[in-house]
Amino acid sequence: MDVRTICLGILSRGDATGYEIKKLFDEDGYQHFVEASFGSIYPALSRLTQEGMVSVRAESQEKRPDRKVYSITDTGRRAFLNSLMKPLPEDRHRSPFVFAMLFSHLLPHPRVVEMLDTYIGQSETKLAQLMEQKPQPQTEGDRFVLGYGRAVYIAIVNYLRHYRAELKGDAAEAAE
Amino acid sequence: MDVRTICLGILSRGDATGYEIKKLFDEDGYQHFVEASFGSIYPALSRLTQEGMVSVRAESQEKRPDRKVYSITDTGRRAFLNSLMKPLPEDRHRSPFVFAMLFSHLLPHPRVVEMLDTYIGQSETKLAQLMEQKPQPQTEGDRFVLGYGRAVYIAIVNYLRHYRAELKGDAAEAAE
DNA sequence: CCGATCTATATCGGACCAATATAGACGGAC
DNA sequence: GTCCGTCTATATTGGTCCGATATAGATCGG
Repeated sequence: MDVRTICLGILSRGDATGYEIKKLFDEDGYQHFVEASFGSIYPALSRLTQEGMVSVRAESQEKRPDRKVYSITDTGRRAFLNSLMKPLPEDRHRSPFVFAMLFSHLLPHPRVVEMLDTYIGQSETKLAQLMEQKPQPQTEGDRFVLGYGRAVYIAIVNYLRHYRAELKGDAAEAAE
Repeated sequence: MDVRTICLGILSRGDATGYEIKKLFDEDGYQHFVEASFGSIYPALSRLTQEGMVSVRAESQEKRPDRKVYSITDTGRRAFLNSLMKPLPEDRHRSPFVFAMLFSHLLPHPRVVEMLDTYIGQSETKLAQLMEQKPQPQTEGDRFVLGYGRAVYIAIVNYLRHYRAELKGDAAEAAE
């Protein structure tokens, strides 16, 4: 599942610029299980254009650089659906936070608390995004992914809050 | 949090070969939130050796290629702990399965069921690994990460099983 | 009116992964 | 008993991907 395929998928839901594709990952709470950087999105769109998977129209605006709006072609749509019929690559996940917590016993207590609070904040923000979503998801897929995201982030936030509360107790005991 | 830092962390818990480091990610149920490939582990270990962060001893075995056992040095240990004091990079996550499910309404029903069942199987395997763990984790960090992994995978498996059950109902209705 | 933030495209160096090559050991099938 | 698959173990390569950075006008709050 490379960035080219992901771009095709996004474009199959509607036209977009490279910038807008990136924004979908960051903001829209679209979901937090797929992302890509500009450094791979722009080259991907160029190559997809060469391959005839997408078409571009340059909307020249007054006193602004052109907006390059990409649309998926029939070829692209077929190629995308075809790639979904083949076995999917496995998830890749790297969480520096979780890894760092493996070594909490080697770190100063305030640093551990700081790491926890930072991560709790980030997770709560993502969860809030997923909760404030429009009540009626567009497609069945949207409904599934929204529910999935909520389930995962609720579990994460619950666990972290609980652990953080335990930690407070320990700190109080240690201070006595 | 690059692969070099991750290798340092692993080695701070005990000596290992490149092969063993990789195995920890795959098997040990060590945890499913950090991984790395051979293609990045071996170069990382070479460079760490050059930099004096780790040392190597080649255990030459009879009729086998040398086992290169890596040990972390004091310099490496200090550098690693120091990197944990700086702000941590954010999680990166890419789940082809979740992305593909966004388009379930465009796919044949059997394919959707197949994707779901495959992913449920994988998640159950990981959860089983996390549950059969030795009852007494080594460090506080181990305890935290084990609990975190269990919480996340329990939520995932629950949600997927529930969704899959719903789907069965739909399919039955559609067949009538 | 100044700095910050936003829209928008783009590139580069370095990091990273998947696939592949090599090679002897070991265990089970037949 | 020998063949096949799997396991230990190191290593490289091609290509993908990310983070940082550059550019530049718009817009907006203080």
